[in-house]
Amino acid sequence: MQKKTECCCGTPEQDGDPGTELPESIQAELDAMGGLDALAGRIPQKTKLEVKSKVYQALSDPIRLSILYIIRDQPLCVCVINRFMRLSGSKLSYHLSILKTNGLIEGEYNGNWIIYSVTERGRRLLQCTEYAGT
Amino acid sequence: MQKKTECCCGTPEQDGDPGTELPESIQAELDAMGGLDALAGRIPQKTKLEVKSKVYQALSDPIRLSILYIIRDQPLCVCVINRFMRLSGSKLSYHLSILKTNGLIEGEYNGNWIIYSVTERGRRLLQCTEYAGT
DNA sequence: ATTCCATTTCAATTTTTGTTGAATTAATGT
DNA sequence: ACATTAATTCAACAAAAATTGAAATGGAAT
Repeated sequence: MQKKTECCCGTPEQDGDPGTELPESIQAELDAMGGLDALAGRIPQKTKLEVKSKVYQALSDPIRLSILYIIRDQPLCVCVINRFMRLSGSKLSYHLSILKTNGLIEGEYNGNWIIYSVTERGRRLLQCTEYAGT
Repeated sequence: MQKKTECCCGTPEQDGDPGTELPESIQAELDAMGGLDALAGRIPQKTKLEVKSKVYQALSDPIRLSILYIIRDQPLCVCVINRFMRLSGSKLSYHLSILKTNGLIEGEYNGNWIIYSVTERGRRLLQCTEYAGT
């Protein structure tokens, strides 16, 4: 019987055979950088990935991005922010809390109001946003 | 009767009164940059915001971030990617499609396989990711 | 044409996020 | 203490995203 055709990268869990089907250019590059095992080294550790993904999650909403843009250059209290956003209080609060728990903004009581400002991290990330544009 | 206390920034939809309660430092900055109306100018237009938020949405998942890291330095076919990810085919496909439709990766048939690579945009955004770290 | 394998697509389900309105906490002034 | 305004929290509901397994598609070899 013929050698059974396998996935392009073989089925090592069964027989360790790396397979023969990988396109040469890919195979060459893969070998050059250390084979499959080396791939693992490129991925940040699990907990870091989770933090990163949560930060992106925080940025993944037009309302939250708008808030960041609005208070990017100077801190504002919630009610001024909402002059623009025109949201229900609880809704605005919900989005502010997501930005806050992800370290993109911080709030501080000043008299009766809470003044929110963009953190250093938030500012840097917002700048990256240009690459994500249209 | 006394003048009723209003939101720190007044209730312009009723009477145009800007209010008197805004902390001075905030008020001064707000005036300096053109008042409330100028805030609108800081926010990118709606459609751009939506694109941006979708891109961030695409980055907001550990699985998708892992995929990007794995193929960042050289293109790989789906089955090699999945040597690492260990996902069901449909699940991997789902995540690849999100990365693809948001312009972060692109795939090309090569023989029997599809080779995915990170786009220029994807590469730039992945770099920004450092700011989103631990 | 048929078969084989890699990959995607689809529909049903589960999980996660976002929204709403009422109730609560916080700070200030009387 | 009480009243007032600012802002948050909570629980119920709605909407969007992720997961699953089965079925379909695409390309290459027989």
